[in-house]
Amino acid sequence: MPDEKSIWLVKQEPSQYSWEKFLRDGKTYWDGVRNYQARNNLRAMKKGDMVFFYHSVIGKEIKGIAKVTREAYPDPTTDDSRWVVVDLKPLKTFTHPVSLEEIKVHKDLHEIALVKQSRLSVMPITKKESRVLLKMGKTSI
DNA sequence: GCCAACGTTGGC
DNA sequence: GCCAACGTTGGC
Repeated sequence: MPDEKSIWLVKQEPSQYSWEKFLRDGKTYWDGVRNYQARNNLRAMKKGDMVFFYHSVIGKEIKGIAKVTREAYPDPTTDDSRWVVVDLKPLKTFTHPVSLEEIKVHKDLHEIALVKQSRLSVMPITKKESRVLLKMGKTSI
């Protein structure tokens, strides 16, 4: 199946690693995930998958979209073999960052994992949700 | 294997 | 700064 692309959302506090820094870096490896469910989602990412980038705590908004450039490999920041990272590169900055507030009131986003599972840092996004988010972000890919 | 205690995340 | 939600740990 060549066209089995999945869509994801990752969360990060901008004080830890911001979208702006990500843009300056041009690429990054997504480290620091220490939760099994999030880790399993990282492992399921395929090269070329789209990844929404959300700023938690400060801003609380989706800043843009990234793309998976390398699939899961062992986290270089730890010796613990349980944890993995993926490589991401920025794809598009949202023309209009989409706030958590906007997401919560949108009728097609009531089931989004971002709201339902607020503590999960890596989560799948449905096709429908991604279409809505891109529209809200006034961005096309 | 259960569950209380504790730690962490993240919205408010 | 508070606290709800949830994950982890450790005693039994």
